Amino acid sequence: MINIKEDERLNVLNHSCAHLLANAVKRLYPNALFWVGPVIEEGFYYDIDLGDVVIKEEDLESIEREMKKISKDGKRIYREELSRDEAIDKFKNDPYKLDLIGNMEEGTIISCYTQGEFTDLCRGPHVDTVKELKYFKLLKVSGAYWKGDSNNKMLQRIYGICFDTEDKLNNYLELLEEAKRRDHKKLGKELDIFMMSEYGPGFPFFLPNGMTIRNILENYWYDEHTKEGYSFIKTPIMLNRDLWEVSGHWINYRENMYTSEIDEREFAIKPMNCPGGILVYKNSLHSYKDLPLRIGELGLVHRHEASGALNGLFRVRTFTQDDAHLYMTEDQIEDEVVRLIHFVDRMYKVFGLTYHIELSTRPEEKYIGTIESWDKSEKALANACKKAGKEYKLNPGDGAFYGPKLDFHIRDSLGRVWQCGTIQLDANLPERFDITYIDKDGSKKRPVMLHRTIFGSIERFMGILIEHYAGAFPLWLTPIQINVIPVNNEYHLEYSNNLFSMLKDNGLRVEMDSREEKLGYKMRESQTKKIPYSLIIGDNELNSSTISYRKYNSNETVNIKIDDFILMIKEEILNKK
RNA sequence: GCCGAAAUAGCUCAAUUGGUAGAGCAACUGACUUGUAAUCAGUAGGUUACGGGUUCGAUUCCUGUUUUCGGCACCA
Repeated sequence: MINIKEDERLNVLNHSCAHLLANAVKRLYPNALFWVGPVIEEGFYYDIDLGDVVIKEEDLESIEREMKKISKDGKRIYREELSRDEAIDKFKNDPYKLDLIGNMEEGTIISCYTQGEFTDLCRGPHVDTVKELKYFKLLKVSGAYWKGDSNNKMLQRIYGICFDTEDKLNNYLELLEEAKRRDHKKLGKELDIFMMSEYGPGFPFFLPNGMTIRNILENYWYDEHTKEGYSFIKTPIMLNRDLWEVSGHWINYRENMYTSEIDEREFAIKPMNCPGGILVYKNSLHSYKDLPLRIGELGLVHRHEASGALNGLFRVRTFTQDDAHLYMTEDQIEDEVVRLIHFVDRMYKVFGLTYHIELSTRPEEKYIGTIESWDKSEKALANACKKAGKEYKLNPGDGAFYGPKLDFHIRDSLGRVWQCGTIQLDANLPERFDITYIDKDGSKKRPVMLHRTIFGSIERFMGILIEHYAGAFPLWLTPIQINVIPVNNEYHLEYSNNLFSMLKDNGLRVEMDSREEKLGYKMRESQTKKIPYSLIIGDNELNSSTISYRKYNSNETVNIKIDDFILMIKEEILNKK
C-alpha cells in the first residue's frame, strides 16, 4: 500500500487538498469551524465543527464538486507570516484556531495560507496554485473526538486522498476495491469459514472449513514449538478474584473482565493467560539448570471490548492467544530473544508474510522498576535485533508499564500492516507472584519473565490469512484440497469412487462431486470454492488409469498418473506451498 | 462507549409519493447423461431484525432496543 506521508510531493499535495476541502466546506456550510487537517499515510482528513449540521456520506459528492470548481478557478496560494498577537487578532472569532495558537510558544512566527477568499492557519508548505489539485477523492466521513480525547466533543472528520496523476488515483481506488473483495467477513461467509450470531456479539462461531484451517494452524504451532524446546500447558479460563488481585488485573483491567459468582465467591474469566501460567511455574521448584524455561499455551481469553470496536475476526471478545511464558536469568535475555526473532521469522515466512520490528521503550511516567533495569532490558532487546540481523524502528515511550517490548508488524499481500507477534519483558508479575529459581549457590533468585506471541491471536491471524490469500489458501491449509469430478456418473463413478478412497487413505482432504450436473456446472463451483485441485475423471482417464487435474485459477488441464499425482500433492503439502 | 449508515427468502439484491413483498442463485421434485465457470421445467421458501406509536392501511413515516458496517476512542 502507499504511504502518502513518505512522498514529499504527495505529502504537499494532500496537505493542500485538505485546505481545498475546508475551502469547499466553508462555502457550502458557512458556519463551519475547522480544527486540524493533517496528512496521514493514506491521504488526509479535516476535523470540522458544524454545530448541529451533519455531513452525510451522500454530501461528499457535492463537496467534491465544489472542490473541483475551486480548483478550476485556479487561485494562487500565498503565504503570510504573522506574529502571535497578529494571529490572535486575525482568528479572534475562531476558538479552534485560538486554541492552536495558544499552544504555540511565545515568539513563534505563525504562517497562514490563503487561496481566494479562504485563509487557514498552517505551517505549510503548499502547492503554488489550487490548479495543481486535480486527482483527488473524498473517501468517508465520520465522527472524531476533538484532540482525540473521548471526554471531548465529537467533531466531524472527512477523509480524502490526492494524487499527482489520474492513474495513481485510479490504482488506489482499485486497491480499495480489491481489499473489499478480500474482506475476511465476506470471504468467511462465502467459504463457510466462520459465522457470527446476534446472540453473541464478538463471539465468532467456527464452521467445519474454519476448524480445518484452525486445527492445521494449531498443529503447526505445536510442532514448531516442540522443536524449539517448549512444553505446553492449558490453564482454566475462570479463576477466582484473589488471583486477579495479586496479578493487578482486578484494579487495572476490571472493566474488560467478565465475572461470575460461584458458591458465593467472585470469579473472573481470564483476559490474559499469564497469572494462570505463573501458578504452573510456582507448582514446582526450578533450578538455574532448567532455564530458560519455555512454556506455551494456546490460551482462550475473553475481554469485554467496546461494542464499536468489534470487527469480524480482527477484533473479538473471545480469542485464543498463541501465548508462551519464558523464564530466564537476565544474562539469558539477549540470546533467547535472538532465538525468538529467528523463530518468528521462520513462522511468518511460511505464509509469505514480511514484517518489520518495533521496539517500544519505557513510558514517560507510570512505569515500575528502576531506570537502570529498563535501560538494561531495552538494550538487551535492541542488541538481540542487531544480533539477529534485523532492523527495528524505535517507538519511544510506548512500552507497557511493566517492561519494554518488540512488536512484529506483518505486511500482507496487499501491503497492509498488522500488529501480530510481540515479545514483552515483564518486571511486574515475577515480583507480584514472588516467583523464584534456585541458583548455583543454593539461594533463591528472581527470574526474568518474558511473554510472547507469534500469531497474536489465532482468530485475528486467520482473518489476516483469509485476506492475504484472498480466500485461496495454499494446499497445506485449505479445507478441501481436491475435488473429484466424474464426467458421467454412469461410466465414471466407480473409477472416481476408487480414486476418492485412495486419496482419502493417503490422508488428503478430498471431496467428490457426483451430482447429476454438467461438468461445466461442477467446475464452476469447484473454482468459486477455490479448491486447489479439481480432478476431471472421464473416458480418457479411465482408459489410461490416470487423472486430469486443473489447478485453481488456471485454464490448463494436466493429465498424470495417479501415483505421480499423489506424490506431487504430498510434496506440495510438505513444502507448505 | 461516541458519530454516521444499514438490517427484506439460506445467499446477493428489487419493491413509484404509505396500498398489503419480488427476482436471480441455492434447496427440493422431475426430465436431460453430460469433457473444463451456470441444461430445462416445476415446487416450496417471508410476523420485511425485535418492540411500541401515527394511519382506514406501514417494508416504507416516528420512536425504543438489538445486531452489523465505516470511522473515533480503545486494542491481540
